[in-house]
Amino acid sequence: MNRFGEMHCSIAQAVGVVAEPWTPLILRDLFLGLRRFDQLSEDLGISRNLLTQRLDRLQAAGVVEKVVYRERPVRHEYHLTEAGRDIVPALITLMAWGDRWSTPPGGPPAVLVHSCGERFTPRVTCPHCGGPADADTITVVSGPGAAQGPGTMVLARPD
Amino acid sequence: MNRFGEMHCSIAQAVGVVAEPWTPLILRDLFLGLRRFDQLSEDLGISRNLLTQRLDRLQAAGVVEKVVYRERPVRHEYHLTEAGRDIVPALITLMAWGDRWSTPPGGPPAVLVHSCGERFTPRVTCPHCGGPADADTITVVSGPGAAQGPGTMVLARPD
DNA sequence: CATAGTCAGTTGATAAAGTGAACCCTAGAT
DNA sequence: ATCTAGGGTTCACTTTATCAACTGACTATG
Repeated sequence: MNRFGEMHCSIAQAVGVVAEPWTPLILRDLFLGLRRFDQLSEDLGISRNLLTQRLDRLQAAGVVEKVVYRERPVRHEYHLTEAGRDIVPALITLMAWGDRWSTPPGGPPAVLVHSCGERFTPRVTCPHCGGPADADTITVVSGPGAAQGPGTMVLARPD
Repeated sequence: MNRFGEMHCSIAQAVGVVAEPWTPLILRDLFLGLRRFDQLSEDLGISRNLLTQRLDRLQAAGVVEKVVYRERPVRHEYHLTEAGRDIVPALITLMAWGDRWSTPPGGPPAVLVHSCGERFTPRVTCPHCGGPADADTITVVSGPGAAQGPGTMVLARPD
């Protein structure tokens, strides 16, 4: 656990796990169906020792599991756990942001299709009213676990 | 622009901008209403030179703008641009994931309230059918800008 | 009017991460 | 017996990050 993991903030918690360099791309590849060390290494161009370390961390965080697919020599596949699959919506929301604000030349490299059959762009909504949840409609208030400390949410006084 | 910014993948693009260490927390604080260098420095405990560098990068990426609030000596406030505000849904989706999978002792430090008046947890949906968008209902297909290269999306053959 | 304090950084020494290439081991294929 | 593949580890080197001190231009206080 790095220093972000110790902060009393859920964003910091999440960031501590999944926002280290390369990690989001590793999760993307696992979601896309890559399973093996060499596939990841080749696709990403990440140095191999760092890939080892990231996969270990992700496993420790419960986001990825190592599945033995052959004994002697021991060989593993890497799969997303339930927590890992649960981060996919956050990942595609980020991807949509990337598409919107820094479209690479030639259009988006990938597009999303929903099980309803349509191409789509993810939308973040409020489950009660179904309306959009964005910077204009969201307020953050301090919760039961609020505390003082580094990186702690300072709920700023309203302007 | 770092090496992620050069990859042909919208996730990598987004990651290149907002997933450097500290950056998501800086964006969180700006969204919460912090404006000034020292406030950010104090709240986060980030080293000041790194904060300077991160703010510069965010500005270069068009996510943050520096607003002069006093000449002589020149003093700035930092605000989210439209692109910056547009990343808030991704940030709170990440926060919800953090809450769900690594709840700190004492409950979540912060809770979200929607303009409809209810507390809520963000939900990522398909704008066509309104159904949930998650690892089970999303498929990724290669788009017009797909290309070969490091970090490039290898659309893996289906299992 | 002198002194202390504030704000937004910059500088520089030290510690931690990341990079790239080479190497290792086991085992099946030629 | 040799070659290739998979899945790492080791090591020398480069890049980032941290921590603390310092600067400069004001502003407020005694």
